[in-house]
Amino acid sequence: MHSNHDSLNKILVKLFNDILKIEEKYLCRGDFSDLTMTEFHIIENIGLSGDRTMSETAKDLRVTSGTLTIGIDNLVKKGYVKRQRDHEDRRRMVIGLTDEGLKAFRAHQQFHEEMVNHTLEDLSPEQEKVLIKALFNVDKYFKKKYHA
Amino acid sequence: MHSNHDSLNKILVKLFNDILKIEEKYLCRGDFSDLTMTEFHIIENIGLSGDRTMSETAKDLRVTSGTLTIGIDNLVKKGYVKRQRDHEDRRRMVIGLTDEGLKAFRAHQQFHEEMVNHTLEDLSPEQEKVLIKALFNVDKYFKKKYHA
DNA sequence: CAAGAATACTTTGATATTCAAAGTATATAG
DNA sequence: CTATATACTTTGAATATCAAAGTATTCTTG
Repeated sequence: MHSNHDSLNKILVKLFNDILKIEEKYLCRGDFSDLTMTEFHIIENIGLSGDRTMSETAKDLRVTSGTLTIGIDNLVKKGYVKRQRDHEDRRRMVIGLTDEGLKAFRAHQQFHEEMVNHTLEDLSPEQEKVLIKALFNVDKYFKKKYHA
Repeated sequence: MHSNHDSLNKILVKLFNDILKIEEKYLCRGDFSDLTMTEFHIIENIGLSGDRTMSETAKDLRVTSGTLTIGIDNLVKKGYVKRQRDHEDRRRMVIGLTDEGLKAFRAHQQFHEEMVNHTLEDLSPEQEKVLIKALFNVDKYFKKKYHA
């Protein structure tokens, strides 16, 4: 019982401490050495959802809109994101990826795909489902308990 | 095939983006409102391993030793960590938790335990093993590929 | 044993990230 | 048409982080 819980706890702590840093080392170099991990996450979030407003994106990323404004400022300067006023509601800004932004998005996706492939490499389809269910459990739990 | 991979990718991205922030909101208040998440992670790392040197801890946390010096400075000031020179090798510092530090450590552990309990709540022991194996796969993969 | 090299840690200066709160512009409700 | 709400930006302050230079101690080697 408890040894399973302990193992899981330890591995989760380790993964959560490590993955972001490894991801950063790997992604923020070469073609994308001008990007920080924070910026990659903004790019990823925009890319997943097509054109979005600032506030939707900020909420999704769990940062204040002031923080996102700064992030988007930088990404626009660096040429990864375009920002335009919404014609329907001129208070809103619509943000989306440039071609360069899309390239960065794909590089990030590829990193994740590779990670996922190796995670699943010696699991049966049945076992894959177990894994996904467990991870959804975590997510569900957080949503419920911390209003998230 | 691919739908499993996609689901896993999406849920991983979401979890990794969210958990640290939720953890911060939850832990860094009440008795521990003077602690930041970075400081909680230092405390956790020291607690897991008993007394340690600065460089071991820095390596484990994947920060430079300069960064850790600053973190430990703050934790000593706040009364969560004690730092003493090693008598065998006077270049080394030995760091450990104070009583207050242990309390913070336990609060952090409890947060993780609760998370793990809910993650495993409707899995059989067999399925728990699958989950742990998969997560070890991720860890192994990173260790191998990125020298980690 | 006496340099010189290596190790362990700290300090310094610079940059990035973030927030809360105040500010600006636009839209909506009464 | 005013008052209020919404969407975003700006500002000022705090934290986190690194690389590189600095200090103290130990190890190595001729």
